[in-house]
Amino acid sequence: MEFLNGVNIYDIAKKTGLSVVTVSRVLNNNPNVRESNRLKVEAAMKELDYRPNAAARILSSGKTSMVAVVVPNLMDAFIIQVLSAIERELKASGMFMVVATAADDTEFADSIYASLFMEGRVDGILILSPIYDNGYYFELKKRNIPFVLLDREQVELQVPSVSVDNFYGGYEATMSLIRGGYKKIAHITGSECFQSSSERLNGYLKALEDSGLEAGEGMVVKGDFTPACGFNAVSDWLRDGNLPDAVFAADDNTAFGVLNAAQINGIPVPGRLAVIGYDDHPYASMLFPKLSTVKQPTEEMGVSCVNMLMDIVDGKPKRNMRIILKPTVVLRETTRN
Amino acid sequence: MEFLNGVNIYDIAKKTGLSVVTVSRVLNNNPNVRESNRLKVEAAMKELDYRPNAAARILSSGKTSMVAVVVPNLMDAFIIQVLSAIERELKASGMFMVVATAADDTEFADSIYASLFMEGRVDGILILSPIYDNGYYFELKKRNIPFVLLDREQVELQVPSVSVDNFYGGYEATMSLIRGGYKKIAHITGSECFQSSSERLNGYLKALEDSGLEAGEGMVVKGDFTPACGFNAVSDWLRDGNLPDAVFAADDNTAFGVLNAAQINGIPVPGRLAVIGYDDHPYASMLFPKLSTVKQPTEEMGVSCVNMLMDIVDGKPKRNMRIILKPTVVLRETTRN
DNA sequence: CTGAAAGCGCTTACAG
DNA sequence: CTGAAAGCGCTTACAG
Repeated sequence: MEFLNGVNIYDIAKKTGLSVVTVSRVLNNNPNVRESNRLKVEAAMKELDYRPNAAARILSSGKTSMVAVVVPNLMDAFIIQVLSAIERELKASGMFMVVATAADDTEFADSIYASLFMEGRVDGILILSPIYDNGYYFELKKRNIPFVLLDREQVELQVPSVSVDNFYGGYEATMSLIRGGYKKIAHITGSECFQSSSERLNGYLKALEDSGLEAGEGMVVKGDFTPACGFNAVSDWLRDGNLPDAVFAADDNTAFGVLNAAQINGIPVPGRLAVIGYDDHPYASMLFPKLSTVKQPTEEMGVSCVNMLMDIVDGKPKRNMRIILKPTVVLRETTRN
Repeated sequence: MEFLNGVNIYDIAKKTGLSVVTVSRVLNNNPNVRESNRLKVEAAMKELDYRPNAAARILSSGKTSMVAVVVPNLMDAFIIQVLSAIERELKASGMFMVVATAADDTEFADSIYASLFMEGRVDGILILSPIYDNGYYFELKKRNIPFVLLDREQVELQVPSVSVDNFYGGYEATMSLIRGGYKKIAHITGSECFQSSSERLNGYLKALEDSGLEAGEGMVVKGDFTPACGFNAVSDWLRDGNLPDAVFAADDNTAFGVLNAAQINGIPVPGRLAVIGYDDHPYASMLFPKLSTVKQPTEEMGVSCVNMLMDIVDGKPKRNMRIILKPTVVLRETTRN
């Protein structure tokens, strides 16, 4: 690191006639420094263009000011929204975000990224990737790695998490359709590896049940969070002469595929087919017809998970280590209200 | 960092009867270690579950294995594609990516993120955000910060960069329209703060000129990389009875807005209006009609900029510190070919 | 409010 | 191929 300018704490000490301990104190905003000395130190730092060496501070203090965020990939609007929120919150707290992609716990554990905490490069990790193996929680706990799960829960194991009530989201999305007068309501699911997928499905099922409705033949189709699965679902329904009145898509990607198929096939939306998605993709409010959807509290997720992680890192009393946020239905133009 | 398990290089030395220097050597794959000793050390490391302490290594070696990527935001498909490519490449090289958002050089310099290099937290930085002030290059050079500019150039100043030939992209996109027989061709520009915007515009202008065409009244409209600007452009043209035959949109967001307006207004695409975008947004090939566009070599950008940065960090002979990649036109369904 | 001393866990010449 | 010594630049008790 030839780009560090080479002036250290000793230079400041010498220049001010104080000790490095005092210099260190002003560096860390320790109040136990005489005001005049603090000023003297600050002036010297400015004059010599002093910059504290992060590695040295980390080595002696044990705090990195870095947090790793593990995500399955970067190609999803929801993930990016959460990542953005986390970055904003971290930045505001003077922390840095290192992003690590890993499809799931196994891939993460086997990758170079495991060294992020094994070698003490970060203070903690935020995990959004799927975790299949319970053993992984134990591994993290055993090693005392501060971590928080995002959009994922582990009730039995008492694992810190910030999640969104996907059952509620699925339930409310479906109820909004039912309130709109739709009867034959379909659901296109999300990828199975995400806990959220099954919860949304359950919410959908429960809403139908509570309303004396039921999912008819072919009304629950497996999807994978892509426009293609939404498009294909509509094509298949059309082929079978089994088009529903409304569809609750597991995410907006899927919903866009449904919308696209409707448009191509001249199906009036929401007249003949209503559509509600999930995530509030940026395009949902930018393209016409504007997509009704379930907006995730991504901003709150970012704030909450960072705060929770910091509390754990600081060893604060761990109360309420399981936050469940509510999403909100946003009705726009693809549903009759 | 109570989660580090407390075994250090001395423990390994003691256990093996060798010195810490030898242990350090095997840690760094230094070939000058007797094979039997290497094995002994490795066995001890495994048995004690030893993990090297990153901070200590950084402090004494000066290498962080971290790279910062500065982007204006996370809400753009092109940015995300580049970020993904960089992450993949960094991961493959055993490096970590810290992402820092900053609207431009001024914001970056004033933010906490400046300490990323000031305090030696990273080996270098990759900059995708706009840089307005030439002084900033000097600042970086003066401090000897290894950096590479992405999608931005500074010919006079000889600044390391990996960019895409936006003039070429604009030229080829427009030529593909001209070859398709379109005459009245419009362009909706990108945000002015990006160098790429003016270059695409220039490419468009030159293609028209080379073909004996010219941009008629109202055919160049200012945009900002959003669906709204594309949508509004079409609305305005329609209101003025001045709809072009084809439009080259500065990016796919804009193009989707154009497509959307065409659809809403019943304008056949590409029959009455052709559209070509830029970036190859994931949706471009997923939604119908599939969008013709200009695909950026994002994968190559990621690979090149990481390699270039590593070369600079390693002080390698700096030949060819200015790479210009070519984008490629991808014709799909929104243009007649 | 201040400082001397020890320590954080490695790597880097240098000598052999 | 191996190791003793010094050093990287801070922070943390501890004593005063």
